[in-house]
Amino acid sequence: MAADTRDRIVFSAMTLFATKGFASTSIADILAAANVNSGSLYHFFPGKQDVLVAVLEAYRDGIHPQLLDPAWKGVRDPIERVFALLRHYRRHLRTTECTYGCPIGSIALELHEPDPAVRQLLSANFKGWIDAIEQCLLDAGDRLPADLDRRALATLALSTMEGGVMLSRTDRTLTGFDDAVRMFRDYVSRLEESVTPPRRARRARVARA
Amino acid sequence: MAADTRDRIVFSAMTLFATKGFASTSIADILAAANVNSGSLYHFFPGKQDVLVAVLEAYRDGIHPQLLDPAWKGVRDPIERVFALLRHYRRHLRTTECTYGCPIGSIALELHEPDPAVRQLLSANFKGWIDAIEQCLLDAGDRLPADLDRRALATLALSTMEGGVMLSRTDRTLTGFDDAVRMFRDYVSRLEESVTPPRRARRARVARA
DNA sequence: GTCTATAACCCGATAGAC
DNA sequence: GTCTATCGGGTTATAGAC
Repeated sequence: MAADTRDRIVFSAMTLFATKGFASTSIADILAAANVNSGSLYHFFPGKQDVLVAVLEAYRDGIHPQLLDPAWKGVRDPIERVFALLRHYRRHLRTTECTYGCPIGSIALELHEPDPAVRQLLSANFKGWIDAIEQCLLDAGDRLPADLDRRALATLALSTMEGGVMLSRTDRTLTGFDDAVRMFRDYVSRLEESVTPPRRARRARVARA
Repeated sequence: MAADTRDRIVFSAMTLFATKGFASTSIADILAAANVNSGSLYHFFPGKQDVLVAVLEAYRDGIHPQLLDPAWKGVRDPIERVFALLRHYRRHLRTTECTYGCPIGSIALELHEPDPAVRQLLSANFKGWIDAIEQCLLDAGDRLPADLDRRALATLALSTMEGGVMLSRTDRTLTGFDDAVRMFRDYVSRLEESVTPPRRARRARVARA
C-alpha cells in the first residue's frame, strides 16, 4: 500500500527524530522502525532532508488534532487553556523521565544551517503555536489589560515552555520547567489583577460572561 | 607547545560547536581550524566526546570573565544587569544575523542521550547562569516583593532568553527575542511597582541608595 | 608531542531485477 | 512500489615513525 508505506515512514521518522535527533537518526533506523526497504523510502523521498520536511509538515498540520485538542479537552476558559497546554508539556516530560520535550524546539536548535524549506516549516510550527495562544489571550478579552501586546505575551509563553523544557531535559528534573511556568503564571495573574483587583469569585463570574 | 595546542583545540572546537553543532563538526574540521594533526588531538583527548567535555568546562569556567563581566560593564544596578545580560545575547544575535544564540542551549537540545559528564556540565552551565541572575535579584533587595521566589524568576529569565533565541534563530528576525524580553521586563517592572507604586524618579533614587 | 597514513566502520544514496 | 545488493564517500579513531 503506497499511502500506508509513506505514512509509516513519516510516523517512524517523527518518533525517531524526537527521540534521537535528526542527525543521529540514520536512514537505516527509519527503515527498521517503519519496516520498509531502502528502495521504498527513496521512491517517496529524494533524500533524508525531505523526510524531515514531511515530518515538519505533519507537525504543522497536526497542531490542532494532535496537540491542542487533547491538551484543551475539558478546558474552556481561554486563560486556563494557556496553562493547560503548558501542563501538557509537563506531562510529556514527566512520562518520559524528562527526556522528551518539544520536538520542534530540539530540531530548531540542532540544525544550524537548515535549508529554506526546513527553516520555514520550523517557523510555521512556532507560528501556529503562538497563534493559538494569542487567540486564547484575545478571547480573554477585558480580563487582560487593553493595551497588552497579546502576541508578545504568547511569545513569552512559548519561551517559557521551551526554556523550561531545555532545563528539565538537562537536569532530568521538573524543577526548571515548574519554576519557569510558575513565574509566568504569576505574571499573567498580575496582569489580570491589574484590570480587576482581586475579589472573591471574580474569575468565575468573568468566565461565565 | 603542549598547553598551547590543547587550548587551540578547545577554542576551535568551541567555535565550531557553536557554529555548526556538535554532530556536524567533524574531527577533521577541528584539526583544520586549530591547525593541528590528528595525532596531537588524540594525544590530549581520548575522543570527540572528551573534546566536548573540555569545551563545556571552558564555558563553565568562563562565565564571569567571558560572559558576565563584558555584559555588565558599566552597569551597576542589579536589576538592570539582568537586562544587560539579555541585551548581550541580543547583540550576539544581531551581529550574526540571528544565526548564533546560546551555544549551551543548542548543545543541550542537540544531544538526546548525552553521557553523564556532558549532561552534568550542561547542567552546571545553566546553574551558573541562573545563580548569577538570582544574585542580581537578591541584590535588588526590597525593590522586589519579599516573598518573591528569586531563583524561579532567574529561571524564567533564562527561559526567556533561550526561548527568544530559539525563535529568532528560526525566523532570522529579532522579533521573537524582543517580544519575549519586553514581556519579561514588563513583569519585572510590575513586580517592582507592586512594592513601590510608581512615582517619578523613583527608580533613580532607589538605584542611588 | 607531532607527523602521515590508513584502518574499520557507517552513512546516504543508487542500481536494477521483479 | 518493493526488494536486495552495493557503491562511494566521510567519519572516528589508530598505528607507528620521528
